[in-house]
Amino acid sequence: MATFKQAKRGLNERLGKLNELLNRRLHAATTSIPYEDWLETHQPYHWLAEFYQIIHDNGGFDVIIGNPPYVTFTDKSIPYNVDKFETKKDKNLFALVGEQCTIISNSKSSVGYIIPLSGLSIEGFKEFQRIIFKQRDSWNIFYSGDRNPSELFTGVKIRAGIFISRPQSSGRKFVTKYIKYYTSERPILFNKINYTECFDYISAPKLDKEIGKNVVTKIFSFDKKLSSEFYKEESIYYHAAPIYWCKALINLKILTENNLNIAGSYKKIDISNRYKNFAFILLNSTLFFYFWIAFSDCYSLTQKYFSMFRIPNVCDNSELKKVAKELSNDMIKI
DNA sequence: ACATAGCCCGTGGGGACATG
DNA sequence: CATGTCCCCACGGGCTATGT
Repeated sequence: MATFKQAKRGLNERLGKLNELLNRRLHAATTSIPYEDWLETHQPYHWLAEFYQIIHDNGGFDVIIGNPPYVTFTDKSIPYNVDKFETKKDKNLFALVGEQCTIISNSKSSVGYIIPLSGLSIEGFKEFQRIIFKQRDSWNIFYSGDRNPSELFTGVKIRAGIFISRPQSSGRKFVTKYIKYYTSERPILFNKINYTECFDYISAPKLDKEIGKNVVTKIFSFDKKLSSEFYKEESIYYHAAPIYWCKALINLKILTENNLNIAGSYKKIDISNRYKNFAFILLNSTLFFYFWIAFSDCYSLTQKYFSMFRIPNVCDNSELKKVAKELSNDMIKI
């Protein structure tokens, strides 16, 4: 045992010397700032030295399973230099970890990360998406972690995505829909997964069936953006944090009259005369909710989705007026 | 304008304990 | 043993406030 300890100490000393040598070389080759300062700001870590057999002889780790830290940072708040990372723009530690994992893995690696849903869906993490989606020929994503009706793990009220990639190169990429579940369903949750082939590798949309892709393709086939009808003629209000469905109101009277202190969650949009009824019905529809869930972080309904959603040319006919009126009346009943 | 390993609160089940 | 009370905490549901 004593000899083992001795050998370990000797090994650590040699590794320390090697790291020191590598630090000196890296410092001399890359910067003119004082060595000690550079050490403090860059905190270099030599994967090649620490895991020589794995990185050098075998080209990287065979398996990487990650639950990386979800911590946002700013240029000021991060105590070391991360300039080398393309995902620096995404401003979250999990993105940096994901990028580093692509460097220390190889084509035969299996990788799996659990990360915030936003990391796989929204534009703010597009560098991260570009890197992990493109690095691999094949992968699948399980979208989950909704807070409502319950959480993936107790105490973790976060929407998450589980990204898994195995070495078999089928060239196929799969996603699930956004899966909601009750606590009691946890034991059987993974049996409920239904994967479908992904059709867009930036913001891998959460669609579970072929028909979902057809619906989205049809929406994108129209030229006109919904937001192109946002004129100061009329206005409607939409709920900016949908949970089970999207909500829109002609006015907020119904809320304030019933002392519902949620009027603050509604945002006003200006809409053209011609599209007021159409937009009111659309923003209350399962279609719009389905579309928003597919592309969003499943939390905030923002302007972006009004620009993404394409609409046909419609006339504000009596049929639309009638349906809008009925819908409005039904809401008052509740 | 947008995103937040959030923030807050009511509810209900069940365990610990006291009383009948 | 049966019943009642209190309390804790997991759970579900809703949106505030803050920094970038």
